[in-house]
Amino acid sequence: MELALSLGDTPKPFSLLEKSQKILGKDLGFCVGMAVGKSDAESNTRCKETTAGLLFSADDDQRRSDSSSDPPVQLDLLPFSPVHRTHPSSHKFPFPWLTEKLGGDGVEGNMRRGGDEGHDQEGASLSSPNSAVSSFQMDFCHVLRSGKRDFEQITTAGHEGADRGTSSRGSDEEENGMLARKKLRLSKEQSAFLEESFKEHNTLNPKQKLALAKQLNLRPRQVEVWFQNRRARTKLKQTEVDCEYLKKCCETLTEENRRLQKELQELRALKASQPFYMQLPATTLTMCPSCERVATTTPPPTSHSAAVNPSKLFSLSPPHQAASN
DNA sequence: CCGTATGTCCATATTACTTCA
DNA sequence: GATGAAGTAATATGGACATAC
Repeated sequence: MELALSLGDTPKPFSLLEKSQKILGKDLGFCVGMAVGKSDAESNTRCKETTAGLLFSADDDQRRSDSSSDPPVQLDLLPFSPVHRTHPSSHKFPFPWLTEKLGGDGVEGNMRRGGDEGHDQEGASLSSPNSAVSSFQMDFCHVLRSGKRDFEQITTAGHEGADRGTSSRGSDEEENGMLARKKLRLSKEQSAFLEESFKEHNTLNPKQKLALAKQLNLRPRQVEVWFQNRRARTKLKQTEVDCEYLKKCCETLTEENRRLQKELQELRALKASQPFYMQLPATTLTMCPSCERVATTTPPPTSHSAAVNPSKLFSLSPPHQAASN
């Protein structure tokens, strides 16, 4: 199975970020379209890069375009609700983090960050009743509950070297000296933006990762983890869809098998009940050696059965033509 | 050229936490 | 309010690949 997202074949670094300005000012609703191909793991578009952070290789681009040619079974994963606009500034910036001049306004989510960008977001107002409140208030309460450990998380997290930032393995704890994992909730807008970018590229190269992290005011590691989890979720959902499809196929075939068995029984009963039919020459099954399909053949008819010969109805020559319909 | 060490990214499984019914 | 299920961010692990030596 293959996830054939419409990624486009342009290897430009990250067009979404360029598009982000176009997105601004709209109420966005979108979904992720997905296509089912043939295999899954090996077909994942992998972003080959050097340590310098190159873009997609030609091979990857080829695979991307190939994947999109598979006959798709569409799976809309995200009928996304419009971005809330409760905050005044959100009329201008549905994705408030897109502006560099946050000034504690219109920023929600990831208050635990800060540090490297120098944004003091403690006083941020909330742009979404659900996302913002849950994201910030929840964290703040959590800080109150958990004390210093999480407070350090809020105030010091976010430092990840640009070069080291691409690493997958546990830099945060080492860098921040934290013991417990921290669970944060991305805001709706952040998730929406990540979804949009996932629609364009379901994998990230380091440049894209860093750019996206900067745009969303997240750590590159968070963006990377989000994409990994997103791919896993996509695959899981697609597996469920495939499972359903196979289940239906199985049911159809079972029903077909049942019908054919019944038909066979009826034919046998008919054959047993009609003496005339019994006088007919036996119909034999032959296997076409080339196409390995079964067809019936009949010996030359006898004189008394020449008038009506039902077996002729099933006799075809050459045999492999019989199976063509 | 071959083998080894290192670094990076990915898939996958799992854990920990949040949200909601 | 307690609780379990579902969703998801984060972590751990191992494999594949590229590069340097």
